Amino acid sequence: MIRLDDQEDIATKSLDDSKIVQEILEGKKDLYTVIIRRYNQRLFRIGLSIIDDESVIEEIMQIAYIKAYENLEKFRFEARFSTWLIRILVNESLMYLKRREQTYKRSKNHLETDVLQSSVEYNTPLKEMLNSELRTALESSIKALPEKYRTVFIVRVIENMSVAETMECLELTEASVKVRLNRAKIMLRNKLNSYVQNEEIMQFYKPRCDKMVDAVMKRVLQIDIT
DNA sequence: CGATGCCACTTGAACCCGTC
DNA sequence: GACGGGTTCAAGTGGCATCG
Repeated sequence: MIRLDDQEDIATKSLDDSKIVQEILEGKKDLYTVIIRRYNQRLFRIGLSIIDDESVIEEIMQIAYIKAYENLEKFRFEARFSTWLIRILVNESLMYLKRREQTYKRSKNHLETDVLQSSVEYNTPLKEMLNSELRTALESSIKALPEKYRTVFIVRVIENMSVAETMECLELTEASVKVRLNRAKIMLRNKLNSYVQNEEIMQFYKPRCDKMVDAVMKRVLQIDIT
């Protein structure tokens, strides 16, 4: 299976985000596919740290990409584009959780629904890929972390973003990022100490990446931002 | 090669807030 | 009010890059 990291061609790999954004704003809409391919993996992992439903994350990723595209001219090139994009994804994810919670509260049969949902075993391509015991253990351990800690852990450790970027993306203070990360590590330490740097977890593989690119670009080509 | 500064991490203490 | 969990702050430590 081809890793996402291998999917960007050599011609665009050297282009930094702001350059790409600049060119998109000048009319080269097709270049947005580079952005999508570049950040699918990262957004997917971060989304997965907030929402436990892969199909929902894909929808939210699409919304985030489209929103980012629609507001591309508002991007000020002050922060990194990735930070800005992740911030949109996090906001959309949190809004989704809020909506879901409200729906859940309104539902008379919420208990039954909950039992039903919690008993559903995901049987996705991703799941099938995560066939080693260690990967499964790592993924489930991370998923078992409280959401606040899981998100910080994914962003800082798995995505290798700086404390400053993490603060910005998640709207936290520096101290909170540090404390949450430390606590997340404590929680994971016993089982997973030697595997926290594993890059293979929660892969957003090529077929899904292609699907995401197609879905977003279909919309993007209809939107005029120039 | 040691001094220095920066960044990140760790830890403890104090405080806040929600729950029982 | 007690308790637990979360947040904030401050101080100390370690790793690393840079400079003289």
